[in-house]
Amino acid sequence: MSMRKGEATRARIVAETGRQAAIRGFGAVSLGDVAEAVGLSKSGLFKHFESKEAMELAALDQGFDRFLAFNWANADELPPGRPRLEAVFDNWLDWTEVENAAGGCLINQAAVELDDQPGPLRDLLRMRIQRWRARLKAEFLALRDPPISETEAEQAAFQMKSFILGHSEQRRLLDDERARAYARAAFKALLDRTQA
Amino acid sequence: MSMRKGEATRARIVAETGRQAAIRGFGAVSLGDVAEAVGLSKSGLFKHFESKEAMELAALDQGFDRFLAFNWANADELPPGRPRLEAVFDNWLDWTEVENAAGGCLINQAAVELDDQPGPLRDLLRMRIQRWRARLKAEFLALRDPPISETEAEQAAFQMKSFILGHSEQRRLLDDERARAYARAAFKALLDRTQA
DNA sequence: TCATACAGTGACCGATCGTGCTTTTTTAGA
DNA sequence: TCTAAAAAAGCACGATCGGTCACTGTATGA
Repeated sequence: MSMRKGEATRARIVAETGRQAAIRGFGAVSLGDVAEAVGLSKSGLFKHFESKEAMELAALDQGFDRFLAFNWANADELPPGRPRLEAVFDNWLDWTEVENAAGGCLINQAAVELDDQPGPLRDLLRMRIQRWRARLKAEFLALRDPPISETEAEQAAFQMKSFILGHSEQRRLLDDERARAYARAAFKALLDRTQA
Repeated sequence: MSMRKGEATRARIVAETGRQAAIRGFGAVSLGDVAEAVGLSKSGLFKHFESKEAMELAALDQGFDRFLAFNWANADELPPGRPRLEAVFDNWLDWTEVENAAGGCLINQAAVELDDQPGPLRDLLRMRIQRWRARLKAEFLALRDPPISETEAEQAAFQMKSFILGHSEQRRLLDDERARAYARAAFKALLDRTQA
């Protein structure tokens, strides 16, 4: 049997869990609310996940998949280095402003909430963020030939991520529409300085 | 009567609430846990706060007071502009790394958690962050004579805050000890560019 | 078509949630 | 020291928490 129905339901549960976690935080997601939102009974959820934690784990994992797909979407077709970095940065800003209009970026929410809560959720998050960071670092290394140093590339990736975080707060909490302009200006200056 | 005992207990409750909110998030703080941690019964808490929300409000407010006292501590004695900004930035990094070793910065946690949850908590947070931001902006304006433009100052304050956020993630979630070096280097470059 | 594996329900568990109400213990001013 | 007020405990409430279990309908592969 290829359990088509079950997989579809499971996907809806995962998506809804991610949605709620992005808004209220993982620690404040309740099985009852998720069940009601997807039109199931609480006990129905347990046919798809053995525990709440397994459900959250799937939500975070799938959230990261969506994040990568969204941000890297057109990047492969672009030449490495600056064009790719600019595309990814813009996608990343969109990801905060549009795609996640309700709740903000699940990953950022998780990063702040879980940074001091050991467990599988935190482990998964760290691993995936580190992989993503390595990808950015590699892209910065492609900025110059001969390439810049490892440290310089990490420094640049650090700043890139910082501007994304700053943009998120400026846009979502402070409701400042200039957030995007600030972030883009800061990133452009970073690229100019790094590429030289 | 000057209710000395009551005030002391209230202060302990507020501090403990802030501590737990920084770790688990405001939405996941429970009265039972707070009560047990300060050595009271649940109902004892209600002699000091009319509701859980009032308690959280007090915790956030006091958390911000502590944040300001810590970060601005020695800044008043320093000349305006660069010396002050550098002191504040270093204090801010310390605030993340040392003072809040367990739980991280309460304000940052609140900023990410509450950015899409309307209510008095979010209102308080926004107001206080905006005031703090205005203070930073004024300090950047003092960097040059004649001063830089309003927009440039806001842009600089945005980047300063961004590096703080980046440092927090790099240090607390990714456990990278180079976080401080990255943040300081980025901030120094920002000051050099802005001051010129 | 038919058996069966799977999706989903509803009742229920013990624990804990936030919050009242009443009573007891502490505290501090006179 | 005595007393009035403040501080805290005790208890109970309805709701909800994550989770189990026995059961039923249904979709699917043979």
